[in-house]
Amino acid sequence: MGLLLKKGGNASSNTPAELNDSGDGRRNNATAMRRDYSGGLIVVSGISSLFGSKGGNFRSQFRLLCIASNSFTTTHTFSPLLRQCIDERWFPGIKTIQAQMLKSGFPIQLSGSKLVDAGLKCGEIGYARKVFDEMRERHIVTWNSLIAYFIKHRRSKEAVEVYRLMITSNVSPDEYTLSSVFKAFSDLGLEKEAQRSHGLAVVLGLEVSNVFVGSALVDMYVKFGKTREAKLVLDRVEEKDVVLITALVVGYSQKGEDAEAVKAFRSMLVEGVQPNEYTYASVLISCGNLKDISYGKLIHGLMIKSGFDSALGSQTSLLTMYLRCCLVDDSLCIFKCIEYPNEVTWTSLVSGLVLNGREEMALTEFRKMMCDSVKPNSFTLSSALRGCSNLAMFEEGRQIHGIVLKYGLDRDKYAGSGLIDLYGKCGCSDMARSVFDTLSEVDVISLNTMIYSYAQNGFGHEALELFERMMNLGLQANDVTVLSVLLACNNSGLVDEGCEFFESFRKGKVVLTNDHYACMVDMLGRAGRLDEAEMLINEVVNPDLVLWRTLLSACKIHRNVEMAERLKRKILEIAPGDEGTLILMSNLYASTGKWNRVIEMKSDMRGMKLKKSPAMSWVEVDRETHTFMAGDLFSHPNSEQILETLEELIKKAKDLGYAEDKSCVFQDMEESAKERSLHQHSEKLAIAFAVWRNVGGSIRILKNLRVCVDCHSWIKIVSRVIKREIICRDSKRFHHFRDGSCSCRDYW
DNA sequence: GTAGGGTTAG
Repeated sequence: MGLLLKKGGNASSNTPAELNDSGDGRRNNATAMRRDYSGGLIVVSGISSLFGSKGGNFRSQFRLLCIASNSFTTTHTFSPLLRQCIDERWFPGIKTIQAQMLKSGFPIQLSGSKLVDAGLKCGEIGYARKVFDEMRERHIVTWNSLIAYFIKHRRSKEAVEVYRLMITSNVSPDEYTLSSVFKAFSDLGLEKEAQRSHGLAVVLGLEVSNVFVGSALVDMYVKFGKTREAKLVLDRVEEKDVVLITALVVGYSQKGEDAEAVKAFRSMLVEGVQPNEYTYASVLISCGNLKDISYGKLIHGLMIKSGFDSALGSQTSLLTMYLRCCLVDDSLCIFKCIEYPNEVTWTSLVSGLVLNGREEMALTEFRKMMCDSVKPNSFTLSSALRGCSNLAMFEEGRQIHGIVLKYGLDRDKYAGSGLIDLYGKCGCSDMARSVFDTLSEVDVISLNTMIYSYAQNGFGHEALELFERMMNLGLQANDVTVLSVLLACNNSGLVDEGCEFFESFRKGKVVLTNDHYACMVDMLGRAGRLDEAEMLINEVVNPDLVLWRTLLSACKIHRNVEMAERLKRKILEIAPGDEGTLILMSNLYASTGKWNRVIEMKSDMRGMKLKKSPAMSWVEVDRETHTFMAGDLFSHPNSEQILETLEELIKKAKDLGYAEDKSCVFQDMEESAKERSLHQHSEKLAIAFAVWRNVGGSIRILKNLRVCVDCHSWIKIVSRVIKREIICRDSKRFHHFRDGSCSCRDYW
């Protein structure tokens, strides 16, 4: 095309600067123009023949036309040119035409609609808006196009502004306007204004007659959380289609009304509307939530039959469904069949595996994803982090923290909460706090996570301070907040404060569950206020096993055999042969020296084929997790070194005043055997291993049961012997052992 | 000429 211009010689001085665009015309030539349009064609073909060009692309023709700009005399001349420029998304050409129009004295209104359309299609919103504002009168399509552009680009505020301008300009919205503007209302939470516009849709009869308007309304009410309203709208729409019904299925599914989602899906089949991949994607999630694997499989079948099983979105939902139904193997089968999993698919896999307690596998898959160069998002990272925090994999978690930083997601609330959770569950409240302090947005969830981290680590005052901040920010506490606050009081021995909070929570908006009561029962029980704790349970409408068992374990702590036996009868009525209860009773009898009763309990348990789950501890060394079981002295390849180190540690501890606490042995045996059994507790083995391997920094132990009194006092002294912090996460809370004392202040 | 629905999370 440059050649042609050169041929034109001095004519290039007539060419506006914009024409120096080097973009290629994608299609079209003079012939096509001749066929399509009538106005400019004479001029174009005239010039073509003048230069003897055989076709050539549109842009070169256009340049020639501009050279002969005196031919721009009527709107007919440039109208087809403009259309061509729009088709080609060629913005410089559009601006040239506008300039020519102005030069020829045409008012902009004449082609305003087209120019706005052109600006929007070329993504030149500033230009489009300027032309729009200069127009005295606008066609409804122009209004709609501008609104639609803003919606499409998630600029809801501007969309609503234009819509309001439309109303104040006395232009009546039509089905196109309404079907897009509702999305902006839900996005901005403008419920009142949305209702007014809904009213307008009703008056115009569009709610019933136009399925686009109906779907937009359904979607909007769903996003406002008003599924009931959404359903009412749907019922009124005359001709229901797949999008309309899917919008409702999605709505129910996202609001956790899973049974309703499945019901809406069924109604779709009954009405003979064919579901598509969007529908399947949502209804499968609800099946997963309901753990309704039979209906899930039925839908899987339907998908295969209708060929929608190959779309990535629906495959991801299938994967999620199988994982939520705990069918790990089936889900792995699905995953294997997916050719190009995207980050959502991978995230679904990682989070689902964590959900099923398959953390190791989850992290392996996460690493595979990284090897495949699929970029993780904040969802992926928070799932992987949860895997680490479940197993207290500190080093692994720190590696993922590195990835979080690499992708600049450290200020993101999802990834951030994952990190807070990780550090909290690894006993590093200060690291959790520094992550929390860098978050760009503090919300209820990140606050809850931080409060919970403090709570489980026994930093009650810090937790309560944050709770106060939450209140000052005007954020609404939820059930997790309440639990975290109560736990904070519980783990820090702040019993009076805990009771006060509980009273105020009772009057608050959050519906208290058995978990909240269990926390209070534990708090009162451990403080020895057993009667108060029992009274509290009696206030609960449906007291469950956990509540009674919590009180029973308080009886064990305070060796209240009489109350314990009464509770035991009560519990065994609700749950005959409850394992936890029998173990607690057996331990209580043991600690009070009632060995005959212990033997009775043990034979009861044997009769019911119940076995105590073994005490286990884990410790991570060089990113490898080592498992230790109480009494198992030989499985570990380094048993010899471990026992040697352990012996040394026990000796040094004894020098500093450690003595075995034999009340922790729940078996009737010789005194020396009791001592031996204490020495073989899993946390002692794990610590000895970590000491032998000379772990740098703090030693972190994870334990499946509660730390016993003997181990607790031993670890305290060992922390002084080795001059190292030992952090132990047991089944209930954290213990930070440092220089001879523990963060729990011996209250746990 | 302009319009409506999804899958991963603490």
